[in-house]
Amino acid sequence: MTSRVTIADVARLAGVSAVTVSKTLNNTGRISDDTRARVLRAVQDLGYIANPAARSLRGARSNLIGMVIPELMSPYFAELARAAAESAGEAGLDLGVFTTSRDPARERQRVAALTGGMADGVIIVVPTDDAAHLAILEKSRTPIVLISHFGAKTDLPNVRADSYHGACAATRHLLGLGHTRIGFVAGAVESTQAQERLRAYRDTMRERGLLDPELIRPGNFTQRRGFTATHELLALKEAPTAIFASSDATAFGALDAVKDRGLRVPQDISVVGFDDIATASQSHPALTTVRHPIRQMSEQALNLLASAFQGQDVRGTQLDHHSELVIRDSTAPPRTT
Amino acid sequence: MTSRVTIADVARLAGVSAVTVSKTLNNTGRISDDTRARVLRAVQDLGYIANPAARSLRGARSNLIGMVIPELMSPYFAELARAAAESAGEAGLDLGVFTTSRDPARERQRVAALTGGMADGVIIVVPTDDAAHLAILEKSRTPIVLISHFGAKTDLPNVRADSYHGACAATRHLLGLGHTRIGFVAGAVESTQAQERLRAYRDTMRERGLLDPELIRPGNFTQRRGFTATHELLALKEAPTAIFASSDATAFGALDAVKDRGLRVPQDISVVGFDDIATASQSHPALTTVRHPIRQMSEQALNLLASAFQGQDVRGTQLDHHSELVIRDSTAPPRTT
DNA sequence: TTGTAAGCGTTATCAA
DNA sequence: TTGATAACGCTTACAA
Repeated sequence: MTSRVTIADVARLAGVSAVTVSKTLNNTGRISDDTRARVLRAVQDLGYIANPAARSLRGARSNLIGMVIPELMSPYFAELARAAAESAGEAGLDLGVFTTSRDPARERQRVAALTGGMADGVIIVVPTDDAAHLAILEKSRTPIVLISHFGAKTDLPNVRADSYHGACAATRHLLGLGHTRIGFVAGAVESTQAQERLRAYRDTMRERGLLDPELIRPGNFTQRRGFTATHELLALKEAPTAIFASSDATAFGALDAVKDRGLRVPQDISVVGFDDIATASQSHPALTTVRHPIRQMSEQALNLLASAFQGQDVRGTQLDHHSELVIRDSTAPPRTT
Repeated sequence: MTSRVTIADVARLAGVSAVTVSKTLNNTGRISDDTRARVLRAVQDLGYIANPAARSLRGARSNLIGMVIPELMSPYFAELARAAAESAGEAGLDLGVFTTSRDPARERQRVAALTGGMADGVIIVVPTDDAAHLAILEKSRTPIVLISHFGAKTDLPNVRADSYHGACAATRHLLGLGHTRIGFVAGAVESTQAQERLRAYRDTMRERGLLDPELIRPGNFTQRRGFTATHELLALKEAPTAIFASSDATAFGALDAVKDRGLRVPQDISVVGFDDIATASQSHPALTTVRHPIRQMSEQALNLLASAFQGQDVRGTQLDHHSELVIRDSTAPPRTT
């Protein structure tokens, strides 16, 4: 509990002024080798660390990027945070991650603190869809980038990926393999992404005249529901030969259920997931799934921030990505009876 | 891109002094209702947010707890961060999470920034085991709590859980069920936790005279390795009737491998994991595993910080937890031949 | 009830 | 090459 070591302490010990210490540490201005050495030693001895608050107050960069994100337990968000931390690190920036638990008030408060001088830039993942709030954010002096904002129109730069195209591709993949009875396990009803996935499946199936409401089961993104829904589906008189699950977790549940019935994936039943979480490639068989270009999105968000730092006007930037099908080992042509 | 709104702007608009604004906002001193109303309106109109840097510099609380953690991809760390964020939220504090990617230099730098005024308290998860560095941290004016520090002796409060007891309990559980041939899939060799798990298994098996080196397979915590190692184990002439995996991911691989051989869990083969990640209860069968009291540990870390805020001396506090066996559906008595 | 003055630790500017 | 000074935005003590 020593009281804080300040630049004045260092200056005193080194026998110079505070300004000289500052210059030495920031490599600004000319400093004699001798002085530099004395200062550096004093810094060492005292374990001096510049007070970031004072620095930031003085207008200096904090080198901190704040990421405000709903939660970290879902692999999707965790991966987003990891990728952003990596991109930030490469740019010599720190990334601080703040979770909101989807509480709009908390989100507002944290964004305010971050934009209020604590951070050089802020990334908001799935921001609360509140036009009034977004209008305030647009006026922020600190650059803000949105990730996965699908709501009200805003000038804030936005990076996002849709679920529709990937889900279409997955359905077509199954169709192309020869499947005609394809079961679908939906995601949580309130999720716009889940709705898009279902819409894509519906559109694609209807296009081929293969849409059968019986094959669509409600779900909630969980593994447990994937298990039960798949059991329901496979118990049908005209059972499907493939299952498209709205999330990888749900697909894992489907995998479990298929095996539970003594069937094999993909020989007897094909399974497709959505998200491409880290464990998707590690299951047996490895899961065919749909992936959002998470790394790329994080990178672009960081790049957008970097551009803003350099004074570029990034308002109105909208970077849209498609989700992409990742074919692994859980899909194959249907068993020829 | 409006330039920053300061307390002076608010004061001007409200027709009062900056001090009055400050007092109003912080509920300190007496302010007439009329003035208060005018100030609040001005704050609203201007969208004023106090600059946290200036606040912090002035010595005020930042209400921010910093958590420095190796990474967020592993469910264990993600859960730790989530639990801490929750505990912090309940205490009216924000939690900022900073990942180090296990880079000691990065860790030092981030801790320095955090303790240097940015945060009111810092939690370091699995700190770099460097006595010199820890000695510096001990002098920090900002309270620091360690989670899962197993290295050099330090005065810093430390909350941790061992793997040994839980692993012993798991092995005994299997033994108690009647298993005598128990396979073990190890974790990454460099992990001290993995070493403890293996040691526990060894000690317990040896105690019963059932230790057989052939049953111990190297691993790396991955699902993939759990799959291959289990195949190796089950191909043995005297195959085990139970598998103890050093992580849940590895256990999932084991589950896959058992099913891959046309066997059932737990009827034919029992499987035990370690960690109790969120998906452990969602697999089929639900996984018997060993859990660290993560929530409790995060809570205690926050409490320790809170105590330190109140001036209590928490130096030397060491909170040790045992890991605990969670029995689910992946274990049963061995098939009676 | 309100305001004046001082200072938190740092750095940019300018003078020496 | 070095240092004195001012300023960043805020809050606490003290005075009015």
